[in-house]
Amino acid sequence: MANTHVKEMQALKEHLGKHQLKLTRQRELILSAFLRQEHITAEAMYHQLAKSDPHLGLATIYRTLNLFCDAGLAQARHFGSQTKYDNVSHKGHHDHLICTGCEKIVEFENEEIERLQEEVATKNGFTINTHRLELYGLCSRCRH
Amino acid sequence: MANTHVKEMQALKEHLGKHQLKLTRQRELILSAFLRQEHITAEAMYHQLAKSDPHLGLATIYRTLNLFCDAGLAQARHFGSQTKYDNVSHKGHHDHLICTGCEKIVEFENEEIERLQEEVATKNGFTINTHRLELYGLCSRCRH
DNA sequence: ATCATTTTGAGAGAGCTTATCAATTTCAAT
DNA sequence: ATTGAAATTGATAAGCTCTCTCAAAATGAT
Repeated sequence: MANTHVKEMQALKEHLGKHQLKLTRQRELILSAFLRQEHITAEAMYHQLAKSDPHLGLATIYRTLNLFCDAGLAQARHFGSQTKYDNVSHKGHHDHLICTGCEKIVEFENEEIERLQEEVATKNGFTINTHRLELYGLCSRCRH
Repeated sequence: MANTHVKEMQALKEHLGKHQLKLTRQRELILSAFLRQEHITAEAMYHQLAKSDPHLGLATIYRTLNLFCDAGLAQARHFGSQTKYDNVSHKGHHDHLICTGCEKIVEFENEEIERLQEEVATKNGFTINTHRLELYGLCSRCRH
């Protein structure tokens, strides 16, 4: 953990405090590992963390990642049949370009698109809370 | 079926021909019902079609809707844990505004957004095949 | 240190979708 | 029209991802 993810740790503690939840060894461990990722599945974290803690349960990973979502540190995203958890704490919102050839994921942000989305929403009487934009195609390497 | 969905029927037959697949009573029935929907789940079609054909299997619905996706008549979209199949044949591509209050779905199109998406993709060396844009929020009725 | 409360781990269970396979249907070739 | 190889169907089992259950363990306010 060291002193790298202090801010996120602080945000987590704040959330825990507000909801009568406790800070556990597992939650610290999972947070620390999660913050090193861009987006990851619970299953992937399970295998990854099995090295440092072979007895960490899969259910705990799921519970904890969902907790991070509640705390605003993570954001769940459904990709096909799986859920990926995005690290959203220090990077802010971003959308995805997904290569259907090699599964590579590129993140991007575009203010103009965001603005137009607001416009569409307003025109239809909606107030947007979140959105999701995914572009599927082939990256330069897979296109030939 | 009558003469309403002739074009889609034609498109389906073309796909079947190209892939050594056969036209069955079930496929005709499911296509006809599907084209009357905007977006629907396999489960919902199953119950809806049980009236006209009580022995139609759920697996057949899934298989057939996936077939429609291959044929370009439908498009699958994952909403939480469920998959909804969109009728995309005669309406062209469209995106969605989704009310998290009442589950209402409003379709929209925005050329400018599409254009910007292409721009982002090109900038990253991608060629887009499809995309998906979903805006989540509250509709005017649910907001108060 | 105590103890009420929360959390964990392991496995059972739930929800959605796909695989299996014998019986049936389709359709191209007689 | 009949035949027969190949595809499709229906019923159900199986698979996958995720959540629930609950006894045992850990947390943290006192």
